[in-house]
Amino acid sequence: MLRALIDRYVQDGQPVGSRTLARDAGLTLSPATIRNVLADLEELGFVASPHTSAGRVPTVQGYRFFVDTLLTVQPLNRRAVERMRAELDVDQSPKDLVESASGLLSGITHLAGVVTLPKHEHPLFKRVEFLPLSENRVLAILVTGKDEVQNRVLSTEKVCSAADLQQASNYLNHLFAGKDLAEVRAALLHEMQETQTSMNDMMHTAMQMAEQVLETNRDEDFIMAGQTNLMEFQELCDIERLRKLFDAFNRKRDMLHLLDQCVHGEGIQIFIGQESGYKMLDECSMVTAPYSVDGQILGVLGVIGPTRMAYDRVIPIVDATARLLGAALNTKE
Amino acid sequence: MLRALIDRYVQDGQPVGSRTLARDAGLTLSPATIRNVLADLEELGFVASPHTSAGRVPTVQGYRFFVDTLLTVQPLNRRAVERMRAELDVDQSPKDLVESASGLLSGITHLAGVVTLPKHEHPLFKRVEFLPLSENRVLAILVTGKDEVQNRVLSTEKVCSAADLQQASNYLNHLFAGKDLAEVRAALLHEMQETQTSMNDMMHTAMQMAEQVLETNRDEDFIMAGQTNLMEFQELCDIERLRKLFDAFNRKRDMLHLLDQCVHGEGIQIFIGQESGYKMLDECSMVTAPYSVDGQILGVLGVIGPTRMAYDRVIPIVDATARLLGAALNTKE
DNA sequence: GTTGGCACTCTATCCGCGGGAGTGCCAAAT
DNA sequence: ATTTGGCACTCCCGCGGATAGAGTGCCAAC
Repeated sequence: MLRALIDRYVQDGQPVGSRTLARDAGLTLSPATIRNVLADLEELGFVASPHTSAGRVPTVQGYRFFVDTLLTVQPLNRRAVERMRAELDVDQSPKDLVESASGLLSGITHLAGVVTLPKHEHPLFKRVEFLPLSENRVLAILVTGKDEVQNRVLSTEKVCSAADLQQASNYLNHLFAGKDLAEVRAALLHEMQETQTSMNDMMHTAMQMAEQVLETNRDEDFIMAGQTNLMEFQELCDIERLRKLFDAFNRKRDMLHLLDQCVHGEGIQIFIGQESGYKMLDECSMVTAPYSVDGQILGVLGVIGPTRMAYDRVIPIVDATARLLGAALNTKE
Repeated sequence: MLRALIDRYVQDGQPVGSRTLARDAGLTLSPATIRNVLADLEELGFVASPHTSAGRVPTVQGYRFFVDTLLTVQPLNRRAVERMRAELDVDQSPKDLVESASGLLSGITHLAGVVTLPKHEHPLFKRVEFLPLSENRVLAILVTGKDEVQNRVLSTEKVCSAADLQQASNYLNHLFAGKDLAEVRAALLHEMQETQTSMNDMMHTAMQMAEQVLETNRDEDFIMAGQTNLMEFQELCDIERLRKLFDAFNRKRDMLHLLDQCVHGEGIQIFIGQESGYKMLDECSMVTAPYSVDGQILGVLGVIGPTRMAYDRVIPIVDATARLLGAALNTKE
């Protein structure tokens, strides 16, 4: 019953009345009976009517109950699977993969897709190289566990020769290769304090440089796609609301914080309405899944759409995308 | 007269009639006189009335004439200048600078800001380094003229030792250091064809790798900010239009093509309405300026807003931002 | 438990009607 | 010749009232 109502409401966003429900649902019951049931559902808080003579609309609690207890996910659309394979399987950089995934999510669900960039929780230090650029500018290149590369231009206090730099990188590589990056960082900090003056200047500079590189390792980000899909839903057609929503999308910090909440819960997470605690997502829901490689969670992906979304269709899509993205990233290792 | 009408219309977006114009403008003329003038302006095609008893609204031709012949730019708001200095002056990476500039443009004008990433037309090859990662994976690092760094992981056909790679990079660096990157590319291609088999395998691989790196040097991009500002304008409150606009923003290729047109014209460029030839920018205008370092144009920046924008206020802001961005990038050289 | 009937409520929509704003034109004034 | 006031005209916008439609709740009957 609740299921039928939600199905219907998801279809066209209009409050649904007993009459349509009687016709629509497979059940052969008269509108009167349905009305009785609906009255019960209303008492339970699962549905509500916007005004006396409109149909019923599922409430947040209604969706929650629906999702928690009587949801049966639909099998994946074959075409969609093909498409996902094709887009995520090829050899792309992690960033491109994330963008593809985001595009896929929004394209297939017709909602907004969001994917965080993969972030290793315990990245391994692999090696570091220093290249002299000019007098006191040095290019530092840091390679971490999965052949991910970061580079940065450093300013050194004193002029370093190529040989100096070579020596410095050799030293660091010998000492730290394969270690956890956080450990390396800690060790460096420690050493810098301890032997502040005693060690030779070159090493000191090397330490400083390495520390600088490590510092910048904290960048996080996410990729969104298909925000404009959300404009199609008339419940969001209010410009005010729309603007708040889009502004929220641009507030990276908030979004990341929100997405972070999802990474901790295990498996598919569903935030309905303001369950997330974010007012801007009023009237919106979010379905997310973490993606991982070798059991290590690298990030989260999901979709954002109006509360009225086809959860049964969206959930398997999010799930599959997370799996495929994990798999695609795995080939990079 | 036209100026007064445009001023007024820009203020509140309502068709403006003879009465208000008489009161508002410094001119001491009766509404009747104004009506005569307005009738003339209408015949010239500079204004139009949406319907019989509404005021007049400037047409695209009206704006064009206004902008071309009787526009006097306003001096820059002092606070804005301070803010721009503060945001663009500090030591940031080019990408951060571009993001700041984009944010500034949108923040100060309350429109959408857009800035292309800087792109050297004739980048110089400075040096290349190859680091072995695993069996047949090599990290290539290309440093171009302004200490800009790109890196990429390459797959080689055969296993290369560190020494091999060192030799290869030495060879390339000796041969090409300081040359124009396009030349280097051409030379490499040529050489690869000529001596296809005669040169030793290592060099051949090196060539291939260098070529691969060069190939990927064609990435362009732009940064946008403040799109949501556009939602404030009631002439864009139509969801349909809004969606088209935002979709257009996401079509990077089209946007880049559009922005490319602006880089060729010299100085400030103003597209009013669909003058750009892009239907999606209907009802919108774009004010752009190229930014450059040492006389070399690196990119374009500008704002996008409704046709009804305060051109006299926006133009100096765009101009100043372009200058400041150029200056900020200059310190990187 | 289910059903049909009926009165009731509330909304959305259409219609008609001024009020208001603005125009165009003309004749008078400067 | 330009400017001005006056006047009739047109058109939009907002208002109230009437109406149709959808849906409910309740009750009595099956």
